[in-house]
Amino acid sequence: MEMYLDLLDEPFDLGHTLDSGQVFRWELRNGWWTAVMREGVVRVKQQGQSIAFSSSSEGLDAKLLRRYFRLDENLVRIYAEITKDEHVTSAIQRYYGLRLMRQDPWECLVSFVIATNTNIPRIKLMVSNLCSRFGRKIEFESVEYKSFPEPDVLAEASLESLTQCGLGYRARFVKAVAEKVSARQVFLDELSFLDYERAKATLIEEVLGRKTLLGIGRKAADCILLFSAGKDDAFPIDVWMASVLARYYPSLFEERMVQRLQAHVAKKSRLTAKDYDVISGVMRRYFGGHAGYAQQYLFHDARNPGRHTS
DNA sequence: AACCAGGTGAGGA
DNA sequence: TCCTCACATGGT
Repeated sequence: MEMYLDLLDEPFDLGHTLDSGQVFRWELRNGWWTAVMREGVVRVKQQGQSIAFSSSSEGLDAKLLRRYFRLDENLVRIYAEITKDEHVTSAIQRYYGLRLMRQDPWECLVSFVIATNTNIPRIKLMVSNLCSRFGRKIEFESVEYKSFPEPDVLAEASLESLTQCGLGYRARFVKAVAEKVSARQVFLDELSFLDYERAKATLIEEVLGRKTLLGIGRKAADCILLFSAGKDDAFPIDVWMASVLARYYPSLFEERMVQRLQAHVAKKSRLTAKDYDVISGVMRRYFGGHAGYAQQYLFHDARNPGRHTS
């Protein structure tokens, strides 16, 4: 049965949102964006200011999708807050309606553990392999889909079987975080209730003197907080961002830090943990409480060359 | 054939 | 705290 989401004049661009590198499981099939959510399958299509969708289960309803795409938040107001310069302004114009989402934290966590030192197509491939091998079968409109595997399933998977999903050296990190989460040593659903600093500390810093999650550094933690925990003030720094900052925002940094950014982009050296904190901190203060939105627009813009009109 | 890709952990100065 | 290196793999 086909149903609709009413956007009520809220800006939303489904395609840009799902294709901006924040989520890795959506596929465009016959004009419909399709994915597995919470043990069900949903397909979505945008028709102007309304969103048509249908799903395999009752629970996958409009309310859930509105929350997932964060449609009840005032994007125009967020635009007004982050419009600090011509660079974000042009990116917003180009990708108008791109939204940050509220993904499942577990899936997001695993995705960004996997996302180290690789590219987006292969992240999608590895996540897909993981689901094919360890997910539960779901049939929808005569097509078989797979759910994202639960923490305990990946915790009990052999290192060899994880490696066979093409994870490479990431296999042991995936297993490690799965063990922590399935053993309830980390509570991902609680991240939303903590402020940015505490949530980030929970993911990567020392808690009671010992490391919580192997395979989660600063960048991965920022992505997880931004894409699944609603921490809009997170500002992840990857090589793309370093490139953008060195090129368009050098005036925000000391000369030494600009050199560090350039060296990082040129692969001559890595950012230290302290560099990362300084750089991310500067950008968080510059853009404010929704800095993560600015980051996502700048990131998406940097990854899509040739679309510049000016 | 090198080189790159939404980085991170380990080891040593 | 900083620097260097290894890390698996698929695509150019």
